[in-house]
Amino acid sequence: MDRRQKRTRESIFKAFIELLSKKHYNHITVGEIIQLADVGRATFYSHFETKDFLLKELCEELFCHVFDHSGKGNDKHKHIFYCDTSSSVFLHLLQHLQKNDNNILTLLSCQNNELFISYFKENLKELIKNNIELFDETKRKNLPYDYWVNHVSATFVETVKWWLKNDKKEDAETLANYFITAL
Amino acid sequence: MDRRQKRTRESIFKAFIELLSKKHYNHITVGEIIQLADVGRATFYSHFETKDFLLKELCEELFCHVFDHSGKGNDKHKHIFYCDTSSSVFLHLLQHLQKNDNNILTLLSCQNNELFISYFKENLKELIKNNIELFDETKRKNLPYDYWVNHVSATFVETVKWWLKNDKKEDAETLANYFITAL
DNA sequence: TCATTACTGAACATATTGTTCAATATTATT
DNA sequence: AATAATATTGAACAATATGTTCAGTAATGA
Repeated sequence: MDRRQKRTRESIFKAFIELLSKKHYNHITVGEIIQLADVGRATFYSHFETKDFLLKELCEELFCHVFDHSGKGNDKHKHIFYCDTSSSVFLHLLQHLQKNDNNILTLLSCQNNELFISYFKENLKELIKNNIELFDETKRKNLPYDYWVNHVSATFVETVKWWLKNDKKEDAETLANYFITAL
Repeated sequence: MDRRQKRTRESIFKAFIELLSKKHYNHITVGEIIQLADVGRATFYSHFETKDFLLKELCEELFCHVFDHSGKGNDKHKHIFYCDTSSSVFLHLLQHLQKNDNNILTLLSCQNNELFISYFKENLKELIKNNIELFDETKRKNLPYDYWVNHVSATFVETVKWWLKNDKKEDAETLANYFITAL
């Protein structure tokens, strides 16, 4: 990809994230984005069809980095999950969040975070489905598989949301414990 | 309240709900609302400061009716909760939802239902706090009170959302069972 | 060096928002 | 039934935002 394109794209993403952390998505205008990103209006629209598409692409980009779905077992630590299967997957994920890798935490904390939350949850569900054996089967009882997967991912998401709302006082270990206990 | 005011207000709410069931909140314009509601532009703005306020007032109106916070024990069945304390509170709530009382189900099912979900959850939390004794204390283990209340309400909300996404196949009793089992 | 591609900025039509106001219609009150 | 108060109307309005176009300029890669 052309160096210019990459620069522009990243500049727009950066500006967008900064604005999202300050105000609601609905009240952010394209004018504000291009001003902060310092790119021309025509340039913006040559990259993104609308503001909605910008949001969508941002989500895809970021969550793709955190939950890397490609080849497993890569020792370069590309996947949040496979880099250390011996310790708790979720503890590990929480530790990543705590470091605010890729600004995920910023986005999960902002107003109108619904879209990010839903992307987060969808990725989590995949993660859980692929590693269902890690969960205590007795806890599932007779609940339908689909309901159970949803319940586990929702519980994790809610644990993170609760943590964010409470000023992130607890450390990752405590949170992971709450999550496992609640299940 | 003046008959005209009431008529206008209800007409706007009705039109708004109909539009919400068809398209995303962000893409609904005031022009569309007043056209469908058949009221003048100036009239709309004399009732609601902005579209955001319309949404807010709609939420308050509807959830106020479903979770009636006023005087307890009224035999006129004003409160969703107090009308039948002998059977399960949540089963009862689910039965109300199934009847789509006050269009709550329509709103919980529509695109961009986040706001309705969050209102729903807030009201649920109050309900749970006021009736915490109904829940099996042993299940809470050592989880913080706040975390536990959030977990219970989130689990209920997720149960309803899961039900909606799965075309509402299950009956209220089955759902209530899933909810209690998952906790 | 050169052909290609991306960016610019200004202008543009179009659409939406929220306000204003005088004319009209409805209501509650007596 | 008459009246005063109030709600609605519709049209016009400025202000703002959207998304497109295009000719000129700059950066890139080969």
